[in-house]
Amino acid sequence: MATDRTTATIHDVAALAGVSTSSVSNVLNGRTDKLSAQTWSRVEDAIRTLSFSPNRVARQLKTGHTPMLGLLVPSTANPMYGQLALNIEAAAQRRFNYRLLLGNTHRDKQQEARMFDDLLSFGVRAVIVISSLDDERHLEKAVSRGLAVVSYDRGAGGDTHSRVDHMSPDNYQAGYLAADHLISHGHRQLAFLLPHGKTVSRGEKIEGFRERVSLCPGASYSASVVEGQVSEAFGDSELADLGFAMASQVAALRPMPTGIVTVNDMLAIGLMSGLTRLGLRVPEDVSVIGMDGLQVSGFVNPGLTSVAMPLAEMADAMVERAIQRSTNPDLPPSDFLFQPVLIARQSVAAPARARKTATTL
Amino acid sequence: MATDRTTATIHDVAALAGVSTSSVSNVLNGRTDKLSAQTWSRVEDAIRTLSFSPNRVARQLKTGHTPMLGLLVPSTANPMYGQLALNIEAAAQRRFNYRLLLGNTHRDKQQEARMFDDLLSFGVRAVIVISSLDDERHLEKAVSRGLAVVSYDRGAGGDTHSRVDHMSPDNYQAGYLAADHLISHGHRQLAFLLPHGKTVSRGEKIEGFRERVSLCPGASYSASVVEGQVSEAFGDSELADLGFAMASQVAALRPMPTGIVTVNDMLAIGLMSGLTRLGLRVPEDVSVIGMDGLQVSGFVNPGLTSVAMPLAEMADAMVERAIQRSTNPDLPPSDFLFQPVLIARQSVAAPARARKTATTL
DNA sequence: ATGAAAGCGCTAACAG
DNA sequence: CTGTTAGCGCTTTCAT
Repeated sequence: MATDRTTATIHDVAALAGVSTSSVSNVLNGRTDKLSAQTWSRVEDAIRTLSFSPNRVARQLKTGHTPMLGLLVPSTANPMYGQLALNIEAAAQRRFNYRLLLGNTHRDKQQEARMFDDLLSFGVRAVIVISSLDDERHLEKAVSRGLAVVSYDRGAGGDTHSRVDHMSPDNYQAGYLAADHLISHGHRQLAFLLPHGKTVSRGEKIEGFRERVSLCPGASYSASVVEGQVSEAFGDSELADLGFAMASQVAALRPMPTGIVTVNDMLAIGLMSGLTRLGLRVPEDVSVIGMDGLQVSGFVNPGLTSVAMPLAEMADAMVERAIQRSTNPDLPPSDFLFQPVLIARQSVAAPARARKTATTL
Repeated sequence: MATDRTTATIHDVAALAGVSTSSVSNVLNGRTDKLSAQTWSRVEDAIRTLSFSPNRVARQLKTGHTPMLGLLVPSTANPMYGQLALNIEAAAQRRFNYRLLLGNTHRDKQQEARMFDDLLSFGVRAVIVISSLDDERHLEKAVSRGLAVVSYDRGAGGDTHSRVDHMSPDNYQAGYLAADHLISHGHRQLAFLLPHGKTVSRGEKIEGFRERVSLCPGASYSASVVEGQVSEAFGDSELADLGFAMASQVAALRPMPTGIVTVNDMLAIGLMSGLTRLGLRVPEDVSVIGMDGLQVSGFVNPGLTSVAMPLAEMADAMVERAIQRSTNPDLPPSDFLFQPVLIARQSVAAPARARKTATTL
């Protein structure tokens, strides 16, 4: 039961096996050609009896590598990023035996920069960042300092000099699909909801949404973009609260929209709750569609129709890319787009046109 | 724009400032008494102009310390652990400037053990574990190897030899509160729902639940404990699915319970959804109460009544304890219990007794 | 007040 | 095939 503070080192193993430390090192690194089968197993035995495990810190100091991947998300309290973190951790672990260093940034550029500093000082060389802030200069700076950066949730935005990899769901397509779903259910008064502060991904979603609406002939269409006014008060951890609060903003719109797209599921979930509180029924009075495809969205009432992002695939691709690039910084930067898929549930139905205008007057 | 692969070292700083490396080191470590104000500022200047940042790996190799905290959760896809991770990361960062190494264990002892190995090999000396597995021997082993272990979600269980700290919401109290809430609303047929596989915390919750029920006089009470039968298929990432699936198990119970307590919120959310699908109304036909106090629970329909755990406080306490103990392993192990609080929402109402038995026959 | 020197545990030439 | 050796970048006695 005594705490044995001292762990065995490569020297202990070498001594016990009666070989030099380099031979032990060679065993550790699987260089089968450098040892006779004899010595090899002697070393292995010694390793086992001492239950020796190499000190990664020492190894890292020497090699400059460490099997660790940074992950920066706005907030793990948003289930979207919780799921993402799970998938990324699994991919890193399973495929590369990498561990995850996690940071919550709240989309704050300062925090992101601080985290980059720390990652670098820990010797971490690969990081996946979900920020989608307009300005990616701090990412480029991190690249200059030796980090392999994979940016999630935004395209490169035509920046051909970028040395960060971009992997993202096709946000434009997501916006398009959402609008399309509503329109094909007969909705003509649409709205798009987002928190205060436009990120790149939000902009892309809005574009797709608008594009689909603009394809509709006639002046009977309306499509408003509603930005949360309560700015500071709500961050990525309180999106549902924000959605709830925004219900009254929505209800005050004229013409009152019959179909609403939100930039993400938590916002939609909060919105539905707020709408219900206001006496509006979903989907009878107003249809709602979210984006993310959260697990929990299938279990709220009514089930939330949502544009789902292919999480597992993306996680795999991002991890692979980040780690590859950290090994080989000269890879040409990539710009991948993954296709989202609409999951239809109960929160969208055909609008009840006549009644709507009648009652709201 | 060139990638400057080489970062400044303490030698570069020393050279530029015209001092020895030890002086630079002394500046880095704030030993103001060891330098003249003169030299001090010369060194500081050099540090600034080289934008030098000390290599933590080298430092760690020397000192054996690294500002990193391990966190092992069942799955960050469960918002409970997403929120926990957020709070823990914030506390570690804010109060100690520590970073977080995250691992998802799926309550698998092998995974936990592997993670301990890795933490140790990375030189991490403090870890917070949410596992609440019956058997904590692997935790004690980790302690022996030099890890400061804080276990979440279970008491020490009377093990006086334990050298791991235990911090937990008062699960017994949580179970008690939940049953009490139902009973005081007039419910007499109660059930407690949990996934397959009893963890310590689940057992504690059940005990509290049972205790409160046993306080009721008369034979008119029934209290069943329903364990998910679908075992393997559902993990901590799919609790809502499990709850959904368990709705039929619940509906088949005779007498059919009018009030149901679930071991956590995601299970309750799934259950309510499944119940609704079965044509049962919550809370008119059956009341549901969860445990966790997730943010999203306030936004499902009906709002989920839940026993909330004091996340932020606990996160603070756990981080503090873990880091303190990693510095001073001889601290007597603690066993803290935090008090949960019931948040009443719409998922609990008085039972409609007569109707119930009539219709289900 | 400042510097020289010895390592922390490992890897990787380079010799033998 | 196997051993010797020189560091990786930092901290820390111990002299000066």
